[in-house]
Amino acid sequence: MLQPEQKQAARAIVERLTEPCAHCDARHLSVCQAVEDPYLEQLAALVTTIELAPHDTMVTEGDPAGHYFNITYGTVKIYKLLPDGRQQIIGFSFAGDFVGLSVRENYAYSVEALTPARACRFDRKRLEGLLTKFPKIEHQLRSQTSDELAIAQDQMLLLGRKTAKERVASFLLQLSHRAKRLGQPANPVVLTMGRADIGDYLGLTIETVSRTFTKLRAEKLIALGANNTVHLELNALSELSGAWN
Amino acid sequence: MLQPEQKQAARAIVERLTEPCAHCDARHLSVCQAVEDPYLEQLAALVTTIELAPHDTMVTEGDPAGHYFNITYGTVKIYKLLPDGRQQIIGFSFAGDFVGLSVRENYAYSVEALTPARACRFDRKRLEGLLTKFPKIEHQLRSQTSDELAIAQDQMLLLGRKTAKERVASFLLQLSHRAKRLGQPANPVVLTMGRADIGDYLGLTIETVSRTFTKLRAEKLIALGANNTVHLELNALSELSGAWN
DNA sequence: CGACTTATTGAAGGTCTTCAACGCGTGTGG
DNA sequence: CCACACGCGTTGAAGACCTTCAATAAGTCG
Repeated sequence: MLQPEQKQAARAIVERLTEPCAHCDARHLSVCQAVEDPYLEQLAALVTTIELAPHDTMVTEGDPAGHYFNITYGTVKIYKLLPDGRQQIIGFSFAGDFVGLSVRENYAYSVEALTPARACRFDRKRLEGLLTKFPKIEHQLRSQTSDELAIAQDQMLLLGRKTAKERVASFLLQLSHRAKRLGQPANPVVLTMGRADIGDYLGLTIETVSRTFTKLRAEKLIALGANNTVHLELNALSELSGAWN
Repeated sequence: MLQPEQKQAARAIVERLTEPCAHCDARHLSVCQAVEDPYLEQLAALVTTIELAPHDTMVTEGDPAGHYFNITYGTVKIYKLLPDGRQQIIGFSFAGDFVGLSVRENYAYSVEALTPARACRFDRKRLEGLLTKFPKIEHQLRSQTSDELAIAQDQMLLLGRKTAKERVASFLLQLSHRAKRLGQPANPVVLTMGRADIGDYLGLTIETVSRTFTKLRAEKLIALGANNTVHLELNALSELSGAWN
């Protein structure tokens, strides 16, 4: 027979299935915060939850853009390819991040899971239909898009003008800031992506990333721990990264 | 006494001053197309026209973001600086382009005129106030922001993974496409910015840009004409640029 | 015309890349 | 249980591309 805690857990699972949004862990982080509880069911009606294993593809560049996604667990990479296979990672997305914000007819990038991951999938057409009813969502989408634009612009500065050391320092600080924003500890950060993906994000090769980590460790700006944990010397890294202060 | 054409010109000027938006050359290109004629005056009420000479600063990174701008004439550059003076140009804006789309409290970049330029300046707070009345504008702003995001992502691919030659080829094609979109000839493009700014846009130095132009000319992919005009071998450049087709 | 800015070209140098080898941890099958 | 393969990260050596430093040429404007 079920123990009380088990009963509770079972009920929670059922509720998640029937009212997924009301219990969404990522809700306060995302567009969905624009919708008040009583209207959540309208949002829930056009949501599917999807599960991804590492290397699973969520979105393929060039395909018709039929869905928006809200990552609720794990890490995914958003990337573009050149015809000869060179890859540029546009960004990593974690729980709470919205993916697929384009207004265009086709996706301009591919999205792939790096870790086991979960996401809410919104039908784009139907979500667009809700916008007149919930203008707050449109505003939320714009706000989100605008934030992403600002991040992209920072990354352009990084890719165009920073040295390898500055790039890696900036990257580690990004992870730290993101963790803090999500209410997690800012300091030991966990690398949920490999060296290859860090390289493709920073416009460097695997080897340069590795060498740069080694140098930063030698200078005691970082310490590599177990399980891809990295302890950061936040102030020194911030100085290095070219932050304005 | 005034000739008929002069009279007509004078009347046009007066109308421009009293109903700036109705006669805006850039209107069909910008957010303003979301507002129907009868409501234009509400938009016009919060607009100021500003004139800029080359090197005039329109926006300074870090300043409170009080205005949106719509370029109606000339070329401006949008850029970010590192503390030591390294510069990354985020983009060039021409007639019809909207500048300052951020949702944040402070500008994340500076904007400076490269040529004599003109712009419509919108009070941000007051424009935001109109959004509930004209939800179309909010949508238009989101759409515009989303387009800029897609452009920024393309540029990240360029900065992170393309060679100097590919970067310059991509840049020239950008200019060509933009000209076509504005209904101007796609082929001989005019460079309204200097080598230094092209370099700061492409993540290269002046010298590399110059050398790359020379190489492209030697390979007959471009021909440099008078007045900063460049004739393009569109197909060959497109091949070179890493475009997908 | 002469001073200034901007573009081009050359030579040397540096940072990052490429190619290659090695170490480490994990998982699987004999 | 161990051997071995495989993926991933690290390190070394050589090389390439772009940068830096420097000089010259071309264009602009008073």
